[in-house]
Amino acid sequence: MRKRRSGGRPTIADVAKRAGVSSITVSRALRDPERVSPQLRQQIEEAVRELEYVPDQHARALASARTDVIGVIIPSFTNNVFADVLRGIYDGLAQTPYQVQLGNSRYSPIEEERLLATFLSQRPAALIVAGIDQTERGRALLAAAGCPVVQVMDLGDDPVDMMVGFSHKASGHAVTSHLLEAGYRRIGFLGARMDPRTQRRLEGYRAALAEAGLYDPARITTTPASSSVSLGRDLLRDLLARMPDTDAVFCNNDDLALGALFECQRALLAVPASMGIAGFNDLEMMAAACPSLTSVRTPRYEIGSRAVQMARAAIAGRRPAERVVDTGFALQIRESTKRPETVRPQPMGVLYNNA
Amino acid sequence: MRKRRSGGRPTIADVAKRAGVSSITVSRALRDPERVSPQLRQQIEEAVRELEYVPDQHARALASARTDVIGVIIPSFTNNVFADVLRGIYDGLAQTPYQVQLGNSRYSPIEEERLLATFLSQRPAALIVAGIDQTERGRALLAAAGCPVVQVMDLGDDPVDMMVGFSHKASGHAVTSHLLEAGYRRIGFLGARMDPRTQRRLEGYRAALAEAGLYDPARITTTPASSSVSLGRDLLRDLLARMPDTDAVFCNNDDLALGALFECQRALLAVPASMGIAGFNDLEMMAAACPSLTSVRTPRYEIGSRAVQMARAAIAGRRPAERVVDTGFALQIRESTKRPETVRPQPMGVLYNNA
DNA sequence: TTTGGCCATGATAGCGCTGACATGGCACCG
DNA sequence: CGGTGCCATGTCAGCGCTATCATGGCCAAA
Repeated sequence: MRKRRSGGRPTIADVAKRAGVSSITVSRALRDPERVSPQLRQQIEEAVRELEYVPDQHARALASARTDVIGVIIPSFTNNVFADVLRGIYDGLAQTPYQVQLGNSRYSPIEEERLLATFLSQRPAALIVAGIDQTERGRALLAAAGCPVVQVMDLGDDPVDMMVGFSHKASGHAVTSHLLEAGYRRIGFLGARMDPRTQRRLEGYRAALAEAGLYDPARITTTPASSSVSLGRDLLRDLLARMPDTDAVFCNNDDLALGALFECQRALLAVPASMGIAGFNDLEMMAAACPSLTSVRTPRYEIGSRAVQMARAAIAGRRPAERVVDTGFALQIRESTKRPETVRPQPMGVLYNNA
Repeated sequence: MRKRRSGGRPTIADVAKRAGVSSITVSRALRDPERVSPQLRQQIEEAVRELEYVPDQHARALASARTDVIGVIIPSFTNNVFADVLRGIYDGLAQTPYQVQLGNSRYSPIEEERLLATFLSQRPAALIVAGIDQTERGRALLAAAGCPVVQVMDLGDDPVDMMVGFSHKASGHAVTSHLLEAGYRRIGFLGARMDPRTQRRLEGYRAALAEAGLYDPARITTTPASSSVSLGRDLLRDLLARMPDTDAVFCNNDDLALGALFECQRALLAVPASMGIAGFNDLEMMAAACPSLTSVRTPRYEIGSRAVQMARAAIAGRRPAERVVDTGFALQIRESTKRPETVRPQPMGVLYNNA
């Protein structure tokens, strides 16, 4: 006979024998205690404790065709933005039987598609994916996933299933409008990697400036390279070399904004007097910088935990009424965009929704 | 009869029928192609492609008592340090059948122990854990894991199995020595969270100053709160309030160092002339800051990929001869510790090993 | 009392895959 | 030409769990 595979670990049958019941009763007592009489339940719990029984996930998955795995696909590990979303997800899943299977698409839709296929082959209980810009086949895979799907960090009117995020275009518009109100007129854009969400922020920037009649494409400085503080310095230097009269920049994320600040310090360019700087995401460092840096606070942790909440509700058969949740964003106005001549009382956290 | 669980997905039996062989042959062709004749192999591959067959992980795991899951436990998602390790791990695992199961211990040994137990119940192929400071029971679990275990990011002489990292004490000693050589004499220490690795860096700091006869415990400023840029500002402010003559600080990580720099800017304290600043980890921003910030470059990505390499070798039965790998670290000397009177030609990247 | 229905529990049969062993064909040997 | 050993392939029996249906006891309604 084949030796036991579990390496000596007790199986449900061992628990059953010890508790003097059949194994199916143990199974029920563990998954659906209501269906077992209190007395047996107690005996079983005792046996479980004594034997230190831990159910075998794989056997369970095979027998029931269900798993407790929630697949999560994000485009980057290094980007703190997603670290916060992840924290929200893991915290939302603590003390539950669910486990996270994490994939990194590296901002590549092809890679994302591959991950999707891999993950789906494991019949996850739910799937959380960053962004709404899947490939056609990726979307098809998601649509046929047979499990709840939550797209996060962006907003669109065509969710595969559910969606939690905010409008990047609206947020780009809001920051740019703020710079205009602060009195800046020759506002540049610094962008790295230029993934779809960045593109939409750029669109918002463009729209706001166009409305004001101040749009000049020459002030847009982008690179496909991935974002970093040094890159922020390089991009600002480039921009100023080409358009020396630029008086403010909207940086598509906080790393770039920090780099821009350092470049200004090096070039002895006064911030905010001669150069306004606004970032995106409002990482913790923005408030600590000197001068403190204006940014757009994005509710990353909340998006993660909200996504988990929606996914769990859907798994339980209670699909939320609102399939698309707009978390909004908040403009955090700080020193880096307070032009001396325009300093005036302003609420420090202006809340926007997808108006 | 029970309906097929796989939701219509083809099983190995379907592939076998289509290829005109038995299912065990399909199984072999997929896992161990050498053992199947080229002709059958080709037929099988064709059938797999036509049916879009994807093996069921759970069935495989149940039948073979093995999985392709590598468990990874890190103490933080938000800390970029571990993001880099993770990238190394994921990159090392790309194009392999292995999957990562990721856990966040939140710097809590208790939580780590819990995660360990959970992970082990899934019989992972290998385990990669950050640090060497497991609880007693955690160590026991690891020792009895029955799979390769790699402890990363630290060094010790008592590996559970394998180990890749560097000496935190030696690196703390190296930075402090550098500050002394640069001419600083009243050197403070800023530390947050004070996890065991931080403690060892502090030990290195203490030893270096004690050797120089300049150790003063009053210059150590720590907090159990977790690290952030703002905290760096606060800690430096505290230190200067208590010990205004402090002329340099070794910050236990780069966030704190950046915060310290901002605080100096705010207080109009010249860096490096009146205050030297050194950080730890050498995140990308350190080189971009103004002035650029001295730090200790830690080979985080390499540690991740090396750990994966060792784990895979061990899984394959080729346990590396060197169970403990010291990756070393590199002092990155930059503007923030170049005191005007002591500026002299120095190699820009001094390599240290666990001397 | 009978009957029907419900509830708690059990017996059975797989889920999709792989380990162990069996089989049959073929090359090579004396 | 029988024997030997090896190789490719197959048969069979589970891995540990749960879906499904069966069973038997109990209570309420008739």
